[in-house]
Amino acid sequence: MTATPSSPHGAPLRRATISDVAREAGTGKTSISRYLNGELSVLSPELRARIEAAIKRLDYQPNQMARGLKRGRNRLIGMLVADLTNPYSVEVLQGVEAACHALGYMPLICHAANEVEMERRYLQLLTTYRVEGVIVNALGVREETLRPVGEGGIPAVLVDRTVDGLVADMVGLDNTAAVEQGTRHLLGRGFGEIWFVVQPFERVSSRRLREAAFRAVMSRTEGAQSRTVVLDLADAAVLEHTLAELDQALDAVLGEAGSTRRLALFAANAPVALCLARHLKARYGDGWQTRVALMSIDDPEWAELSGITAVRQPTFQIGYRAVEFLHERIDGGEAAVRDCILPGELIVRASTSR
Amino acid sequence: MTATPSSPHGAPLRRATISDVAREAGTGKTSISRYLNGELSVLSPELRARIEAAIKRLDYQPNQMARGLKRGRNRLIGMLVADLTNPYSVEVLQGVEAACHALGYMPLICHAANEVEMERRYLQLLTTYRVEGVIVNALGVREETLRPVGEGGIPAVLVDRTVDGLVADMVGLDNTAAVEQGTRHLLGRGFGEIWFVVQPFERVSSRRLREAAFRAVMSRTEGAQSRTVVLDLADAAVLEHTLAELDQALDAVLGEAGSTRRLALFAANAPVALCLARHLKARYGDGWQTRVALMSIDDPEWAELSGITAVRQPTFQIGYRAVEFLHERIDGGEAAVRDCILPGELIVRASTSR
DNA sequence: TTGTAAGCGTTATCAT
DNA sequence: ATGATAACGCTTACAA
Repeated sequence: MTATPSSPHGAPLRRATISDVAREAGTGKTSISRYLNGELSVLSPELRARIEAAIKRLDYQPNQMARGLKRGRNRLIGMLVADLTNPYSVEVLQGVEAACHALGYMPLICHAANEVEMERRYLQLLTTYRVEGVIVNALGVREETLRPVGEGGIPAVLVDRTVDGLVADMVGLDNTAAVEQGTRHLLGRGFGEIWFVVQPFERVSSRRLREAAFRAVMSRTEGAQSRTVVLDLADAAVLEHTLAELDQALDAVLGEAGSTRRLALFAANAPVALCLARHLKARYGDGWQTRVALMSIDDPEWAELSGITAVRQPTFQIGYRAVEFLHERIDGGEAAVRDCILPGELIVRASTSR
Repeated sequence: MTATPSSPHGAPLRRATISDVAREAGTGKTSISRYLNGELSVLSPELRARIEAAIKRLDYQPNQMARGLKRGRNRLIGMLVADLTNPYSVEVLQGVEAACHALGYMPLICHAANEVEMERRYLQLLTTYRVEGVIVNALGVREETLRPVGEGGIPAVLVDRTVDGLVADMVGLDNTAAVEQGTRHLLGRGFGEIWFVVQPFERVSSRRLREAAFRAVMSRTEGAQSRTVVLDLADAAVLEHTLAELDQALDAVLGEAGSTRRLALFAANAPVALCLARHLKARYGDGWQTRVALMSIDDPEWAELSGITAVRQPTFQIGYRAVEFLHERIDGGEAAVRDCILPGELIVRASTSR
């Protein structure tokens, strides 16, 4: 005959509360709370034992909702990811997790799945659940979406991209250097014509920087042909159309050049690279790699398998550093906003040889 | 001179509470609460307007902790993922998200990253935050880890694999049929020798089923050679050793068979397939595909690119169905535990032609 | 060493 | 139509 109603198997129907435990142990809630919070020094061994027993008997687990309501902190941080199908995100995540582990936080992952509305809702969720900070890989849109965060809101660190009008710490790739490195590699390998293929870049700072860097290098280069191709992966119809155009342009160049490969495609990130590779393979068959060179920023697992040259991002570090930034903010750091711009690493593979 | 302290820019230092709003609007908390919960019919347009204004002025956002504490439900469900680097997981996740969206839940993603300890901590977190249910892609170990969940605990649905001793709904692939289908395909294509390559399978039900199914089909087949190779991706040293052994065995078979490809490798899942493909490519170069056939359960994005035959899992459906199951449980469904076993789809590509 | 009581920010009950 | 007031499960002064 215990204090809480139990199922035949002993599992409590209604979860036990701290009061239940107190009653079961024949003491007050305060002592239970003390026990829970490790204030062991202030409890007689005898009482401690009774409490321990009562907790076990009732299978008691403190309600974090109630706890969080009372005290301010919960050691939770939110990680809002724009697109989990992008391997970049998962890799960054692993850095985030490692750092959280080291610093005593639990990361909660929220996936916006490229939907602004989802981004908004998750941000709302995270702030109203009072997580101590958020790491945001934003969709890029400003909107009022990001208002609850950063300036005046809960501490936030941006990853990969900034958001117009939002001042916050940010960690990401040195986009300019990465693109310069890649482009120079291609030029050095004798590719006289390079097309930079990128998703719509107006609203995403990292894409914007990459595209600008590409144009900058190319404009400094005598006699090299260049072009920016915008690939909208989100819109199937537009995508198909763009690819068709690309094919025509490709035919023109490839035809005139004969068998000598002199055209290279530079994908601004992994999703673009994958799209291009699939398309080229569908069009030219297994030998597609002998027709046109392809390189990319981002180094997904299949890049090695397909022998694609890539600029690898320091994804793990990016995630790790982001948490460190956040940690400093959470510990009351009111310092000026900082950026952490990390270098990429060029990995040369067969796709850019001649 | 508002009721809450404000920063020079108007953003509240301390987040406004419902009482603040009530005071600001010159009314009681009850009305605010009513407004928040859409009980509009019972509010005079005049008061409604005042409340609306006050909320905007104070930038008020209801505290979900407090809300969740009061009412029982929070419309949150947890999705505990064993390994996010496995594309399978991300695909299932998308089904989960779609279903959650449709049913009015918010999915919270927790990543165990193949660590039992993490799995334990996240499960703890989710239950103590009183999420309404969890979808668990478990690591497989029983341990006391999963106690707070399922029988007597919070509603749970297992994905891909069962856990010894834990009775709960489960959604996953028809492993037996999938393996049979794949194996028959290989046999039909004239591969007289097939090696099934799988991660340590004792403790993971889906791997166990796949391996058993493979041996069953092969034992029923006259004159076919077969073998199970265990690849421990988690242990670099062991892995290296296993791959070396594999190479020797490969040499033996490939040598004797001359140029006719008759050996096929059947990977039990995508991570294994990737490991094999990388290794084979490293060893045999670009022509590796002409030496040995490879197929796999799971159809990651690079499979098409590399022309690998695969049995595609209905990942989206799996995730979707899991949430539906969970939903029924949350709505008080005390029915018997159910399984949902979905069929895979064989996708034939060049890797298994002759 | 132990317990009482007052909140934390909501919602639910019951008056008005 | 509107508003006190008592919970929800916990922590934390403040007493004892």
